[in-house]
Amino acid sequence: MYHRRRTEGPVSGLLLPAEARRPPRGRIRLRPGGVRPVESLTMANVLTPQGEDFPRWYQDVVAKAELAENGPAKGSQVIRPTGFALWERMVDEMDDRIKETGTENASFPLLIPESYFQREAAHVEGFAPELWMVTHGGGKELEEKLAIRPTSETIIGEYMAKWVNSYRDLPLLLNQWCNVMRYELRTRLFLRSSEFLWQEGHTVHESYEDAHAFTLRILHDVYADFMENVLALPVLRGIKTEAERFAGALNTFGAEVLMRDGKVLQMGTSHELGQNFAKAFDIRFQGSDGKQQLGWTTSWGTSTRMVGGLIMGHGDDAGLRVPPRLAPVQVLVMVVKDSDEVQSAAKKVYDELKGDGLRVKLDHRGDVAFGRRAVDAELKGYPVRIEIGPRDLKNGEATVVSRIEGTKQTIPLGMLAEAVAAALEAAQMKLWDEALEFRETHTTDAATVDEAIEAAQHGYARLPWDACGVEGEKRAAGSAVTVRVLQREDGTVPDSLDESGLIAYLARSY
RNA sequence: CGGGACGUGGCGCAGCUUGGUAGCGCACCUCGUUUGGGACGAGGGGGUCGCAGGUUCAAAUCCUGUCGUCCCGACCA
Repeated sequence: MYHRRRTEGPVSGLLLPAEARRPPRGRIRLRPGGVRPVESLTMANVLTPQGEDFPRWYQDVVAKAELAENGPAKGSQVIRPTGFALWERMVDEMDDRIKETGTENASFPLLIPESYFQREAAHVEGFAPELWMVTHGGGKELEEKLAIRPTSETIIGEYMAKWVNSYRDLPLLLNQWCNVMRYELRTRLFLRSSEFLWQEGHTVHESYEDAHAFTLRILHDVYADFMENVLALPVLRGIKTEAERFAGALNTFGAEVLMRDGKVLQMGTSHELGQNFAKAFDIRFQGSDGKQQLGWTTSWGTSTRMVGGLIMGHGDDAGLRVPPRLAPVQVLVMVVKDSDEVQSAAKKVYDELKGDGLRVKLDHRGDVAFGRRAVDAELKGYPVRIEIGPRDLKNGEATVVSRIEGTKQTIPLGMLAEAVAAALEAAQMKLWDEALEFRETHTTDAATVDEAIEAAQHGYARLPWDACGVEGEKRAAGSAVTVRVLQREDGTVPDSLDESGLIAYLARSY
């Protein structure tokens, strides 16, 4: 059962290469007083507290952690190095998983002839309001307008038709990492911007069954696996109602994640497109029986929106909390005082941990006060920080601070590697456990649409689909509550909306 | 696109009611002292007040328009 996958797996396997996973050479000895909480972790007071104003908190984090800012054109965004590093790590992890399914990367044009969109009726209708259109080139008006891709089903469909001739060419599994543009009225950094970065997969299969299975494989093995095991965010998977379905699709499946303010973010979608696009673009092949048949296509995507999900899914009043498996910087080695002795000891620790395969950053700045650097490290959410100062060195130790557990402990220099590995594992677990518990305590069973609307003010409301229906869905929408997905009673993902006894998850969403 | 709020050095704001040519905190630069939770002192640089019109001897201030941002809704990754 895919949906039962958890983070309980071999965490250290991902954090350290096998060779570095040696057994501890001795017990990690704590100093008298042992592990102590860091009182000031949330005392920095640089952010609006989440409880006071969550949207404001979000903007504060994005700005103060130097993740992104607005671009000059409405709805455009500039992703700064600290923010982009998070996205790059997502790309790395996702790309591995995508390739694991046999999918290959390719690149298709940004500009798509307007006529391509018109070939699939539902698709053109769905995307028309969001299209950016290029009307001029070289100072002249174009004979045919060119749409800036909002998604690439149409242009990729055109080429898939060209490349697929025989059942032996199938399945054709393509993916591209690119930017897309959608005209948006209301924008928010990472969550909704006119231009964003994403990954879009497009495949052709021989049969409905193959296409259907692949759509779900992406949902489970790529999207949910990444989000749960790397991002440490529990994913609600299910099928979308007709109202939430992708324009032109037979069925849409969603990967939804609950944010700390009780609203839900759609972090990934996987669509089975049936033969709709195959018809529109003439994606046809000769079967083993010698007959011409239409292909079955799928498409699926995840975007820089996931960065927003990471921020709102784990962040606290001190800033970002980045799960170690994702973290571009897993360990920050911090010089407490600028002296030759301290600098060389810190550099040594840095080299050692780096040699162990960890992603490490050295903060050797001697001209910025300690407090400022500590606050900055917390804003950026580095999971573990090692402070090295004269006092530590006198005792042959260093101070290990866990951003996520909110603790400080002194560790003998010789045992740092083990202590850091343990702290990273614990941090990954803790984020997962907290997020899972949060979801459990923010999911309420409801018997009627009214109850569900009420319960959805702070998380998910579970309601039998029979008790909701399209009418209930419409009514809930009036209160800004939508049906996120439908699941079977046992929590698995339905094959279609026709199944009976489905459970609806309602929530407010981004 | 509707409803509300707001645009003044990089950031946060005051000044606008009652027009007279711009100020505060943080950040930045220099020097010195500092560095175990947002250091201190002294000196210094930076803004045609979102933009465009209009009223006026004179506009950050009054009027009109426009662009942008934020919040709430409708539309969406």
